[in-house]
Amino acid sequence: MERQILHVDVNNAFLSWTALDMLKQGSKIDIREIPAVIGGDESKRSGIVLAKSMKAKECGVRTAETIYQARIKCPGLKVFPSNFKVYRQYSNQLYQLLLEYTDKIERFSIDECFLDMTQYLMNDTLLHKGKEINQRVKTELGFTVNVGVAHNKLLAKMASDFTKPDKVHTLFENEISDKMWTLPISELFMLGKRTVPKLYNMQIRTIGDLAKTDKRILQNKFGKHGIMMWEYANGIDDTEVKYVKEKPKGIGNSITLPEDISDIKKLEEILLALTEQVAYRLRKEKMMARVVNVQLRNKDFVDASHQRKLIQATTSTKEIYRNAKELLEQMYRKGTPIRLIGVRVDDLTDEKEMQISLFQDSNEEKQEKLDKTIDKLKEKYGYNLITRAGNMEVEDLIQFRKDDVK
DNA sequence: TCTGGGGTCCTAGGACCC
DNA sequence: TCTGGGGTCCTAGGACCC
Repeated sequence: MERQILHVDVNNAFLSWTALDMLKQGSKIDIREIPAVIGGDESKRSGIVLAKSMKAKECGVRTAETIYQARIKCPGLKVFPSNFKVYRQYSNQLYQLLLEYTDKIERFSIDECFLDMTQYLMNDTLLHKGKEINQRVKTELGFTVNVGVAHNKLLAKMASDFTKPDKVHTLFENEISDKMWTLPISELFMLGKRTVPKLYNMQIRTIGDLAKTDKRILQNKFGKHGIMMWEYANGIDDTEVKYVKEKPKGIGNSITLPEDISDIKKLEEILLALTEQVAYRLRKEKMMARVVNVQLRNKDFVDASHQRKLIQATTSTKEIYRNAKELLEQMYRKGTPIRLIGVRVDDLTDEKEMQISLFQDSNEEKQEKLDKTIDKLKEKYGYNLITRAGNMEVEDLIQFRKDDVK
């Protein structure tokens, strides 16, 4: 049966939501009306654009470019910090409103949802529901969304991306050639900056060019990705709206350091603080990890990572850190200036499926109890009060997600 | 010039086994 | 001297998304 799908995408989400929050706090200006961006902190070397106002967009400011570049394009640009606690609240408000239409909602990111609306069988009805959502979000929540209306997720997502803001677009199969094939390939979902130049070299410029290219040629050159891009260009996508929340497959925490660090002892301290955060989130998800991974980025922006599979899955901060520390020592070349360091755990399994190992001695059990006790204290008294790093300098450095702590 | 942080999925090569 | 092929697991790195 033909499915009926909506994609709801918040326009300039972080900027709109910060604007609303500022107005709520009594601000006299609406930053949606001026050239403004939400960006990182340049003094901490994380100065990139996360979201932009329409006025900033008109200057040519683009998401993910440096604030430095944005200022050159747009003199007088105002820069505001992000606030994920606020964003989560607005995201939840949107989700609650959408739940009035269907419970088959996939939260694709903090500002995007797919809705399976297959109960509304007529295209006209589906379009009407899309328009209603667009209007209601604006009047009831105070920000605008684009809504894409189609018969699968890919086409709905492409549709919501057409013209912005505050628009509802359809992209039904009979509209693909007019509305999608005329667009440059860079507009196609999952075609990024590495693939686009390769397609250009093959004289493939528009999504239509790609759709009409022999699938086997693409498969030979790009493998699975080639099949996928051909299918997307032809509007083919049979993936389901994943409305049941999926467990994470990995959990990571990384930081760009305010200054390059070449002292391994210092790197280890930071690694411990990062690991505590990762292990805490792992336990909160009630999961165990079997793979520990350490990532480094040097001053020249060259990334390297080392990982290790553990004999047995763990939730223990101490165990994860012991492995992370060894991985760091194994990969770090003395004297190399490090710009970014990160730790992540992968190959996660549910805690309840944990097997009681014959080798699990009472020492490990004690460690687990200690971790859980510390987690509870953190939740009660705040994250920063208790960490094993015990080093205020390092704690200042790292952005703990205090808002995750209830 | 200065380039975040959180993810997912895929590929390729080496080790190892049958 | 010349030396299979297929499968799985592990690791490092890359591409892409928001």
